[in-house]
This record gives sequence, C-alpha cells and structure tokens, in this order.
Amino acid sequence: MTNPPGSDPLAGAGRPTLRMLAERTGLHMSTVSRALRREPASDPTAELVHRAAAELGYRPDPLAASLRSGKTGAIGMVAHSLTDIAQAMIYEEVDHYVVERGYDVLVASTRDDPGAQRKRVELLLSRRVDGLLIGDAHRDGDYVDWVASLGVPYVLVMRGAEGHPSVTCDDELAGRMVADHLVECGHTRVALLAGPDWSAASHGRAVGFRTRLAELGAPLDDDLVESGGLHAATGRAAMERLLARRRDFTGAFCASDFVAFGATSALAAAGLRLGDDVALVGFNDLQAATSLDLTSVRSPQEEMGRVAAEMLMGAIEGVPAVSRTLAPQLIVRGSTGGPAASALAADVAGAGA
Amino acid sequence: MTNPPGSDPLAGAGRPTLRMLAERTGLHMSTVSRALRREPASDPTAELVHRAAAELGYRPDPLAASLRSGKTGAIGMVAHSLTDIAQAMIYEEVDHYVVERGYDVLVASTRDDPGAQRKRVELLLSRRVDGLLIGDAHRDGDYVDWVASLGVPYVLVMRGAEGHPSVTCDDELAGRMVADHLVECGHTRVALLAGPDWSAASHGRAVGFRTRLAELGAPLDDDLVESGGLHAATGRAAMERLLARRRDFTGAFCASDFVAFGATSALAAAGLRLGDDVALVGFNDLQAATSLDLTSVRSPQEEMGRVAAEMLMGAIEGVPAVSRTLAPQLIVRGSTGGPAASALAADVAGAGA
DNA sequence: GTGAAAGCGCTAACAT
DNA sequence: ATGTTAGCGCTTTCAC
Repeated sequence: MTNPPGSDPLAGAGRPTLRMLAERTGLHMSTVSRALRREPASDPTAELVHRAAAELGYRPDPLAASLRSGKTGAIGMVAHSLTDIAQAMIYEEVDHYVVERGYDVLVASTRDDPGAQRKRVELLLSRRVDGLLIGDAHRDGDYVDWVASLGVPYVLVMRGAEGHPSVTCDDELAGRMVADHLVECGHTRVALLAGPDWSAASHGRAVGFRTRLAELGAPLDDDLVESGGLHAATGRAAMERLLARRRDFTGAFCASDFVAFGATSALAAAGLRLGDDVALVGFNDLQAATSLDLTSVRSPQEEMGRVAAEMLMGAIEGVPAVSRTLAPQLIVRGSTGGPAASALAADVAGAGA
Repeated sequence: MTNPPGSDPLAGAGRPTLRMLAERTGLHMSTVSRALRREPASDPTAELVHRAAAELGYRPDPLAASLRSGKTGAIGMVAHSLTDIAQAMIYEEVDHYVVERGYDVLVASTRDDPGAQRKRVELLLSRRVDGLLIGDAHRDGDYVDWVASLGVPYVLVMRGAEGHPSVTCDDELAGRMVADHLVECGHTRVALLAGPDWSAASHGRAVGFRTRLAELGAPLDDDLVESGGLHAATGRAAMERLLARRRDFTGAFCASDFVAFGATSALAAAGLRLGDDVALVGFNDLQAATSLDLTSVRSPQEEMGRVAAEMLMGAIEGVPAVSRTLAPQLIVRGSTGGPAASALAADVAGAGA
C-alpha cells in the first residue's frame, strides 16, 4: 500500500515527502518543515526550500500534520439539510470564507434527526475538526448543550439557542415587520402558517408576529394558526385545513416561501386569488418568490455564513464568541398589494445543469 | 497540545487510545486492533475487547489509521454549487448512502471556476480521499481528463463527459420529450432558453430538443434561441431580449425551472399570460413549479446520487465503473395547457428554518 | 537559526 | 490467533 513501485501517477519516487525534500536540499527534515512555513522570500533557506518543494511538486500531508499537531485545519458544519437553500447558501459562504484562509469544511446533514445529529457530530469529532458550526439546533437545548459540553469551539448559525453563541437573523423582528405590513395594508384578521416550533427561527418569527399583532390591536386568532413543516406540501395541506374551517381571513404569514408556494396552490384550487382575495407573505425571498410576485422577508444568509465562519475561526484562536443578530428586510410585492412584477431579487441561487 | 491535563472534557486520562485498551485488557495493541474489527460476539477475545472499548468510550482515530493504511474511508464530492437544488439533492443522497456504509463525504464547491476546480480537487486529494464524485464537469474535457489522470477512482454525476464513467439523466431524451409535448400541444414555432453549453446536461437537453423538433417538421429557428445561465435573472433577461425581437412564438423550453421563473415574470411584464399566450416548460420539477403550475421535466436526482455513490464505492474496491443513464419524466401542468393545479409534486426540498 | 530524537495513534508485515 | 517490530509523514520538544 505504501508506494508500491509503479502504482503512483507521479514518477516512480512516489508522492514527495518532507524527508525527500530534506535529502534534496541537504537540510534536516525539521529545518525544511519550518522553512516551509516561513514566507518564500524571508531568508535564503526558506527560498531554497520553497523552490525545491515546487520542483518536486511537494504537497504537505495534512493527515500526518494533524496527527502530530492535534490541529486539522478543518471545521465541521452540521446542516439539517442542504436542500434547504438557506442552509446551502450559508454553507457556500462558509466554504468560501474558510478555504481562503487555508481551512477546510467538512459537512454533515442530519435531517433534524436527533440520532443523526449526535452521530454526525461524533464523526466530525473523530475526524478531529477544530471547531463546529451548528445549523440544525433545536430549541429544547439537549443537543446543543451536549455539543457545548464537548469542549470544542462551536457557533450556532441560523437557528440560535439560549445561552449559546450564535449568528442568526432577527426572526422576532422579522415577524413584527410582517405584522406591521399586513396591518398597514388593512388586514385585521390574518392567519399564520407556522414552521416547526423547535426551530428557534420559526419560533421567533411566530412570536414576533403574534406579539406585534396584539400590540396593533389585531390579535392573532388561535383558530387561524396552522403549524407544521417548511415544505410546499405541508404548506398546501395547512392552507387546505384552514380554508375548510374559515374563510374570513384576508392575509397570512407563511413560515417559508415554500410554504407560501404550497398555500398559493391551495388558494388557487379554492378559487381564491393571491393578493386580491388573500394577501400572503413568505420568508427567505427565494428567486421563485419573484415570479409568484410574493412579498417575502429576506434574511441575510450569506452574511450569516460569513459572520459565523469568522466567529468560529476566532473562537478556535481563543477569542470568545459573542452572539450576533442580523437584520431582516421586507421585500414588498404584489401578493400584499405592492408593485406587481417588481425588480428581480438578487440572483443568489441557480440550478439545474 | 497532546492532552494537557485538565483540558480534556473526558477524564484526566485523555482520549482513550489503542494502547490504553491494550493495557486494560492485557492484550497487545495489534491484537486489540484486530479484535476491534471482528464482530463483537465472534470470539471471547473480540467480546472482551469490545466491552473494554465501550467502557473506556474508545473511539478509533481515523487520522492515525489513514496515515498508516493509506485509506481514509472518505470520498470527495465536488459540486459546482450546493445552492443548485439538484446538486444538493444529489449530495444528500450520497451522504446518506455512504455514511451508512461507514464512509464519509468531503464536499467542495467550485462555482464552475476552473481554477477552483483544480484547487479543490487537490485539497481533497491532500486529505487523501479514496475516490471522487465530480458534479461540476465541463464538456471540454480538460478538467475531467486531468481528474482521470490522477489515478484516483472517480465518477461524474449529473454532467457527463465523453469517455468518462458517469451517472446522468438522459438529457437528450428529456429534450426530445419536451419537443414532442410542445408539438403535440399544437406549438409549431417555439423558443429555447438554453443553459450554458459547456454543461453536458444543458447541451444534451438542447440537442435533443432541436433534433426532435426537426424530425417533427417544426425546426427550431436560431433566432428564437437564447442562451446563458441557469438563474432566474438570466431567464428573465433572456425572455426580455427574445420578446424585444419576436412575438410570434407560442411556446418555450427553459433550461431550468429557475430560468422559467424568470421568463414568467418577463412574460407577465409584457402582458402575456403563462399557458394561454405562451406555453412554458421548465426543467427539474422544483416544488415551486407546482405553484406556478409549470410543466417541467423531473430528473431523478436522488437516484443519480445513490447510483453514483454505489458506483464509486465499487470502483474503490476495484469494480470497473460503467456509465449509466437514468430516465427523465415529463410532468405536464397548466403552463402547457395540462390540468391546472395538478397534484403536488413529490416533496423533495424544504426550506427556511 | 539549525540538527537530533521522539512520538502522534494506528496498522501491517513478520514471526511465533 | 497472538505478539513483535516497524513505520506512515509530519511536528515538536530539546539541545546546540
């Protein structure tokens, strides 16, 4: 297995090692190792070594380095699912940020399954990641508390949890903004198609929405609340249940754009027109929201990813992580009577080939 | 760095090692190492060792094992972007398949940038992945040929390339199916909003579409072809350019659903109604397609992911990889005059909290 | 600055 | 089946 002659795509010598570099330069391995980490042009030795490395096509072996040093130069990111564009956007930004700094990201997807969450974190840990980005936190702190107890630097992203460092959107504010907007548009009886309550993000949106509605004198009727998932199918089902029960609401806040898409088809099937009969607000401002002319809240995913990565790398170097909350932005479109066919949203996600 | 007393969350003894297990059981390290890989109940020694391991909370160190054995138990997946739901779905399936078999996935995103492609593959290689899944192949073979030359098992997924093992959707067939459908619906002058030609997937769709139209006696007019990206913004821009030039087409095939979403807003802005004035077909059958009532081609992403992972793991064990092509499926909806508000598509992607 | 020696945790020849 | 002996490629003490 160890360089059987001829099995290596490079020359017969096999993948170049530090020792080979040492022989070639007449220096000692340790000297070479150190010189390699100085700037190429900082001194004659460094330059000599760097040139030799380039000639041999030397690539350091992070495995061996990690084994000895205890640092892997990799962080782990645990996502609930990368098919959630929000998580994918966060990942992309983290990947970009971190790779530029010589780090690497190992991802894991848990589908929000508690068993998988622990298993994947353990896997990441056994690969010795230097820190963890947790994108699948649940509000009941069990999982996150356990992560904290591991003694590894960590930062929550997108979904926060009490007492843990996190980078999130101000979901409660977002909920309030939506309430303000709907009431301003004249809707006094509105519905809520909420996401799972164990997600601090969904929870926060619902709380802000409800609180602000009460403050505005248009309190949310519990009979007009449906809760469930974040998918189009659950959104459709929720809206269907709602419509079977009541038809006297004139607006609704959906936990995500996908839910809004589902709700839209339920409305259409019931002969109700989006915007005219029922005003809808989504969440995430996906590209498709533009086509449906859907009012939506844009939460700053890229920024969350960048800030979380930055914070985690700081934590790895000993800077204590302090939670941050980023501002959401309401994008008004036709589904709440805003200007129809408004300018296209920032082109963040693409797909298909 | 190596277990400074008190810095470890576990007992003062530090993370348990094979040596500690050996001392505790009175066996030799190598014996323990081997016993650990036998079934727990296969013989008395194995049982003894497994129990001791459980008591100590022993977790093998893959780093050390890899360094010695040359196998990491990890595969690398290179994606062009995980914000492409198609790639995310493939990743999710790969992750699931591979983790179940004791492997791990390291992802990398290249945004289709040639520099990043090589850099990330090299990074994955320096982490010593046992094989590569390439999701960002370009039709000009440079990159892929280079990957092949590395001597590491690899499989292309979603986008194929001549002479390389791949798992793809039959994109050409998909293009033909769309042509058949549009012509059957009575459209004889149709447009094409194509994706990038360097993607074998986009290219195949375009070729199939064009070829079949010609066979049906309704050849594609070059003046009705716009090509570009796969995003909503590019789709909108493309449709706007097209409309500025011609208004005599009655149907269009879009490279992806996102493009179709963009095209839809362009149509709306021009006062044209989807389905009535212009029939549209998308690609990927995203959830949002349902809400827009968009006819779309469903390509079997999950299956692609699973088959590709399976093929790669086979290749790692020496089974030669043989390319496979999976069948697409046309989902007819209102945008081509199909039944409006049809049943909701399979609930594959969710999002937002 | 550099060289020497030790060792990270594990697996893979060898013997026995 | 078990013990012995090496050693993966690198970093990190320690001396000088």
